Amino acid sequence: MPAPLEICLSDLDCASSSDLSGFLTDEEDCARLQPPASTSGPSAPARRGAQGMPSASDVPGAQDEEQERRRRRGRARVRSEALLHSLRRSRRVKANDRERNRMHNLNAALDALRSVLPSFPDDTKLTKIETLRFAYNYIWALAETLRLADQGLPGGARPPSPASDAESWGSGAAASPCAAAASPLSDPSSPAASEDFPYGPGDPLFSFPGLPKDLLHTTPRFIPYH
DNA sequence: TAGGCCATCTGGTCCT
DNA sequence: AGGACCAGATGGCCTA
Repeated sequence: MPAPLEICLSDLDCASSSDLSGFLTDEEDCARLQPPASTSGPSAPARRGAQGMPSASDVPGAQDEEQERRRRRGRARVRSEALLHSLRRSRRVKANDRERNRMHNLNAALDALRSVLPSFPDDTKLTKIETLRFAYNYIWALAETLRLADQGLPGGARPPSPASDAESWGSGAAASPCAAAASPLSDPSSPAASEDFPYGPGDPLFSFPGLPKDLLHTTPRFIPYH
């Protein structure tokens, strides 16, 4: 999705310091440089010339030099401000670019995570937060499965496989992937479910394929909503 | 139309 | 100084 600002931002970005001369000689900028009441400029000496030789009393050279100095200072100020603005602009644009890239990488990592999680029949794409919660719960389930297998309890031999078990996962959780993702994790001391978090171990959403039934009676920890 | 989700921009802060 | 990270703001898109 192209950002509306992108065009003008990249235009500004193109205004490198080397381009500033054109930027600064813009008629508007030059106009701003002129003192409001001033009639100075290239035509001023010509007019004086038409009036004849200046007298010593009106110090014409000094006034002109002062005006010229002021003009130069004004131009220099505008030039440095524009340079500063351009530098800031170009750094901002670069930073935006990096940030965009960073978020794309983050999204790619999330996609990779989604790809190893059991998916649902309707190909519902988990949201970011769902993906993270689901992954958390999934890891918990796998770990519990291994733990029970180590204890020689029945049903602990086959951890759920993301690809092959997608259907059976879906059968329990398709109604609400979000709910499944939001389901509880292990903290033996914590309550199975809270008012905020209704998905307890007895909930069908909590039944992982291959997960020992014993696990359904453990007391999981919930990932809190914020 | 309201609410959720998302992408992007932005300025601040911390780190190298 | 420049890059990474973060959180807030904003606007677009989609769905109930």
